[in-house]
Amino acid sequence: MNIETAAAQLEALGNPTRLNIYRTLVRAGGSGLPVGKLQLKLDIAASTLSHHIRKLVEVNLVSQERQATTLICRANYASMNGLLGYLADECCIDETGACAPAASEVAA
Amino acid sequence: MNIETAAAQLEALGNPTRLNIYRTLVRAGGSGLPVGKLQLKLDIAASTLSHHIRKLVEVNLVSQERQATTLICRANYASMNGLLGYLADECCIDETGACAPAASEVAA
DNA sequence: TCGATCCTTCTAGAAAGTTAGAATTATAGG
DNA sequence: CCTATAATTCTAACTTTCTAGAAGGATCGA
Repeated sequence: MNIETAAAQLEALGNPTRLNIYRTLVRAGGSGLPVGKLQLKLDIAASTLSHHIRKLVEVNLVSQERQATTLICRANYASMNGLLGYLADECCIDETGACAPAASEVAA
Repeated sequence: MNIETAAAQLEALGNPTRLNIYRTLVRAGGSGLPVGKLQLKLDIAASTLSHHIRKLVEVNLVSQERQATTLICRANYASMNGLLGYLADECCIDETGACAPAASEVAA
């Protein structure tokens, strides 16, 4: 994980609509959700949703699998863990102990 | 922590320059860094730096303290921890265990 | 092959972000 | 009060993002 990748993933999550998409996918669990179901849940235009999903896919936070005519979207937990690890390691080093849990978690 | 706050903080960090600013402040430790030192380290225009710092201050990821003519900037570890906690709780719930460490960490 | 469903891509306009030079404010020292 | 230092705000140009209607591509059943 380098700083450019981390920034790109943070930027992808740094939009309320996309963060909501991602959170909805996480709550959907391992089976994921088709794009159409996401559209119904979030009530946004199909083209808008498609663009947002593409951004999340581009930074590897979401993966897609085609099943016939529907496209299943799933949250990529490994990528999120990588991002959380980067932030804990690179951006939360605190000798006062305020960030100790996260930092020690990775070191342990 | 609500989704709007989380998105705003993620957006603030989702720019390579700002993420670099934040990381530099983290590495500077509890004593922080004056804006001028940040400018020398990062080699960007003063006005540009000021705008980026303001964004980080607005979302409470960075705090500032005036000492005579210099403004000391410090990373706000508590805010970063709050953000990491939100992501672990709301966006990394994985029954397969891939995200279990982060989720259990907060619950414990 | 035709039609239906599902989703993406095209296109375009409005809105917001990024950058930095110039001017301005804030603070302190002489 | 004047000057110097430190940083912000103003301004403007450029780029990017966001949104969504319209058109197009992919897949499958009949």
